[in-house]
Amino acid sequence: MKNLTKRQTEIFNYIKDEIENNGYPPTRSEISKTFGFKSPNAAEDHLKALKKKGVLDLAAGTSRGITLSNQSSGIPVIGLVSAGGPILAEENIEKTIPNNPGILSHGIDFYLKVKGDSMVDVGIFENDLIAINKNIPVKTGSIVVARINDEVTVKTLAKISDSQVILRPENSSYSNIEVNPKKDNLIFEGTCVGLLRDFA
Amino acid sequence: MKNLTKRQTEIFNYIKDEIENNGYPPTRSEISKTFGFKSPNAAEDHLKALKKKGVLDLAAGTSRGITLSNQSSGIPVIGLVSAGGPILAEENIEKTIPNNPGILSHGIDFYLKVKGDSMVDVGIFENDLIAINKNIPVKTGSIVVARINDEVTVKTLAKISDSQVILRPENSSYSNIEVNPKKDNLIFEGTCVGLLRDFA
DNA sequence: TTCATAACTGTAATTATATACAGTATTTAT
DNA sequence: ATAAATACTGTATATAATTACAGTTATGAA
Repeated sequence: MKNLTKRQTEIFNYIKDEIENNGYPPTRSEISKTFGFKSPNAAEDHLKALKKKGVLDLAAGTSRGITLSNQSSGIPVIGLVSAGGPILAEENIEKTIPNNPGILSHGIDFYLKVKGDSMVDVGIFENDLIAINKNIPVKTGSIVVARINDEVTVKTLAKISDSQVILRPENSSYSNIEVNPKKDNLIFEGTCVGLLRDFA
Repeated sequence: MKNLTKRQTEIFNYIKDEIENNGYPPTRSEISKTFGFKSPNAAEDHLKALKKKGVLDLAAGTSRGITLSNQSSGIPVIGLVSAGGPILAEENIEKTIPNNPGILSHGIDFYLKVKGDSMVDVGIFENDLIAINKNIPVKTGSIVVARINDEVTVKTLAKISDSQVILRPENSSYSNIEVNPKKDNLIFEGTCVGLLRDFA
């Protein structure tokens, strides 16, 4: 139940922004004013639709009683990626953790739980969560999440051209990975924009 | 203007918790009900006092229009610690970053910006922000923030007894620091519970 | 074609909420 | 010693806000 219409997405994003910026959710009137509705009931209808689709909850009789549902307020943590489908597919999501705007310079689309020790020399350890942005264009020198023939890996992008991509592990006991994007199926899932480690 | 009374602190923490748990601030009535006030005006008075002391803001005529002020909603980032005074003193606070409940297993009292490379072997690099909890009792094996004769350092606590404390750097080119707490002024400022790195 | 969904206008009523004013008692600074 | 701040009770009211009901128009699916 998550296929929001264009309009519903606009409304939803507005509510999200208001909570983020003001610290509390908007009223029906405020929503209506923002979108030019002449009746608060237009906002009411939208809220009901958004509730029905499961992206938010409404506390009855409560002013500003709008809360974003877990699924929509948190950032997914990707554990092991199953071969095939998209990285953000339901079955890859280990849990979600609250969004924290302002903590990092870039937006975070998901966290990836690090496996292995191939990046220890730049301080990325096993079980660290690396914050990934899907939309920053990858560039040499960046730490990227790449998918090579359905296998997902985190490496430094050392070289990129039409015929050759070099992915460098940051651990002297590993060797560079060289890929020919014309032969192999290479997809960049995103750029690493941050790191989170929990000393439990 | 930050010396809250005991009661004011209770009220303030309740409001903070409500925002965190519900997603929106409480009303005067809800505050009153929680604390057993028989008049919503008791809550109103408290809110005015808290506003006057600068820890929150009130939007006039707005239901649930309570917002925590920057100073009280963020977690301070400590850069260089000036000798002498307390680590959380105003002059040490470089900036504050939004609170992120639920991201780490432990509470965070402040972030410390890491200087030097003495902890690289456990993946703590220069300019990383380490999340510090002041109240967890320090124990061997933990990474701690220690102050030795007014100098602040981050190390692994290797040994602790009445007569000897050993602080171990996690970098083979550094040597252990041995302190006699009876002779030297040794204070543990907190335990490292997490790490945050921003790939700007 | 007909029904459901989407995206609204318009009106109205109940209730939720902020907030002022008038007090009282206690504690804390000056 | 005295004023100011703290921590409330009690009452009252304007207005902020939710939310139901009755419509209209457009669109896409069955």
